Amino acid sequence: MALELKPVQALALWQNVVLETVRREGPDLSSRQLAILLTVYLTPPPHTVRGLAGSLNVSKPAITRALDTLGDLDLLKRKRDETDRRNVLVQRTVNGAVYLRDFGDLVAERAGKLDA
Amino acid sequence: MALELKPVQALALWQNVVLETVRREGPDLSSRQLAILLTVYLTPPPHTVRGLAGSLNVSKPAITRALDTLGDLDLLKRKRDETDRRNVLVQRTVNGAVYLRDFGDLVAERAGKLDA
DNA sequence: TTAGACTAATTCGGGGGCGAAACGGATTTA
DNA sequence: TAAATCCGTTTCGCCCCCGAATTAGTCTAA
Repeated sequence: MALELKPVQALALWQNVVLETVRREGPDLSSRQLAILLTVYLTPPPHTVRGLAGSLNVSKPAITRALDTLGDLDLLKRKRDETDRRNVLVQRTVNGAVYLRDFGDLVAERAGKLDA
Repeated sequence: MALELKPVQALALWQNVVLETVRREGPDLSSRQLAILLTVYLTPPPHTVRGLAGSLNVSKPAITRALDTLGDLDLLKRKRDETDRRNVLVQRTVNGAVYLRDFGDLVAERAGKLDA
């Protein structure tokens, strides 16, 4: 089953969702923060700072800062890798899972209401 | 024709697109800036600062600053309303139309490649 | 055991966004 | 015409993010 989504529908969907998330008062994540969050939840572990920096094509300090923010929001957490204590493993939280589930529901709902 | 998009597909699509836009070196728009851009291009004019502030539920200075940035990027332009010179009309640019067309194409392309 | 390699975090100077409040110009109302 | 209202912009102090360079901790190989 291929998913048919025309460019004009794609833009309308994006506008619906972005507008809704901007209107709501909430975390207000940057693109990078959202990219990290989605990657950690949708890609098989382990996730390290270096690995995320590479796959997002940004510097390591940028990842560290994003993890600070996402950690404060309780959307993600750090765990020291005990087998190699140089590494930090980025892990999911209950709060983060809820956040993304709600976000997925929002997108799906808006997609269903698009003019087709 | 209803558009069927399950929450898990929605998240995968979002990750694909956000990851791609983060990786690319480019404008790097914030959520608000993107919301303004999409609203101006997808919603019938006129668009004023006050109107945008209301529909995005943010302050007027935030709109002014976003218009400064989007104007520097040549994605949007301002025009004084000659019938009521207090108003500023926000208008499209060729560059902005190209930017959004490419973005729509990207989303549509990634949607077509989703596991379904 | 020790030198080198590798990890994440921190420091640094700089840039930009944030909302509340104040501002100047344009328009409407009294 | 004068006062009040409306509009977008600017100012202000604050906070967050940026990448390059450095630091501290950990592991590995000679």
